[in-house]
Amino acid sequence: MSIKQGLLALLAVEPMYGYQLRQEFESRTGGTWPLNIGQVYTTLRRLERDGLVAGAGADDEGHARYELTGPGLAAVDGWWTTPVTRDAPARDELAIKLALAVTVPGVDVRGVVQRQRTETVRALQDYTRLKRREPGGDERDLAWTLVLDNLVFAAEAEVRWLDHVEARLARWPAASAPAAAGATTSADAREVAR
Amino acid sequence: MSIKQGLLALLAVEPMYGYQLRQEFESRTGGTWPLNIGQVYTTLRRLERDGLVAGAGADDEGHARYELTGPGLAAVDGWWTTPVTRDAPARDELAIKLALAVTVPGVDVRGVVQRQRTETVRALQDYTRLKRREPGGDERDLAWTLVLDNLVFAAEAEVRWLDHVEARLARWPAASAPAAAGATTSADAREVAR
DNA sequence: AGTGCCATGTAAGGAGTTACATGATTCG
DNA sequence: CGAATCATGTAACTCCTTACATGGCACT
Repeated sequence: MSIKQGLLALLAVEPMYGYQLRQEFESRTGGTWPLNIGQVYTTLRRLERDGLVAGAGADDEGHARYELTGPGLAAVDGWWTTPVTRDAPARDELAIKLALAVTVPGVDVRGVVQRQRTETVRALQDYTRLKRREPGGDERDLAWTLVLDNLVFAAEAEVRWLDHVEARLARWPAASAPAAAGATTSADAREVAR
Repeated sequence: MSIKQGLLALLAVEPMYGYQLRQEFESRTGGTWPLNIGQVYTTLRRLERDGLVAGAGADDEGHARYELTGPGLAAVDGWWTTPVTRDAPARDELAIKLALAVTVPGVDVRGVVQRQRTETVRALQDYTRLKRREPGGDERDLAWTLVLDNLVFAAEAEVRWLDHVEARLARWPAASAPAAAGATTSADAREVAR
């Protein structure tokens, strides 16, 4: 979904060809989300089929450019004016994992939380290390900085949540039992479940 | 990916049939991520093909149950002991959208940020309203509370980031110009880009 | 001459969605 | 009797990924 909208937004600047679209997308997002070139072409074809985009002949070097149609332009404007809605929250593997870990008997939830915390803190350190690279002054550097900040904010929130989960588990009455049984594997879990 | 792992984790408790797997998954995650029943069956078939799961005959009511195989059990244990890695960050539509908004000329970035902030705060209020429903004392309620907390933490981080973006834009030299031109549509953007 | 980037694709498959078909059972 | 839920699927489609094929062009 976001790719489709992203390509449309780029085509609103000027007509472009497939390879160029990938370059522009990656450049403007700091290479954070590498974009598969095959997908660019298939997405363009779908957009063309749906009437949001049309072939605009070849440029000087013979590249097959695409341009926005009227409806395509309207779609871009609609994207800018409509907020991203989280009504059906994206499936977050970590949240699902912990919800299941808590409800499946015999899982070492504390261990899961602690290992995850270590990993997330490590990712956070990578991000802050990247942020030390002092940016230049153009829009692309601003965009890349903002994307990085977004990742930092999200990772910080994840760490805070993990700490919150751990505090919550500490106050949980049933949580004291499983460690005594040494049940850390699913094989043990099935025993415990009986 | 998370669905596959989720089904395996549930089957580690005891053998189940398709419909039951969906019920258990949704119950344990508080219905936050509705699970399509068709996908359950196709996923089960893939898991069976890959040797992680095997048919376990019918139960008393004739339901076709599945059980974990040895490799399937190992996969579940591996899931619990390996943290979720964010090395290739998930494509976040909002982050992509703002990165492009900043680099595409003529977009009313401030407006995008403000409308998004309003929407995210609204979602946050929905969550806190849901949290008032005092939970019971079993693991399912704990899990559902934790999932909800996760959404709250993520939404709060999003709001903080949006404020951060706005502050950043205020200090941005080139940001003062576009409002004067009244360029809020992509049609205008293409004019400005020339 | 070979390596690497530019450029345009196709193929195969995983993951997920919506929609439909079919039959049993249960509840008002 | 009709509607809802239980239960097992299939079909069609989007989105996305990895991998492969093909050809030009530039650089060493």
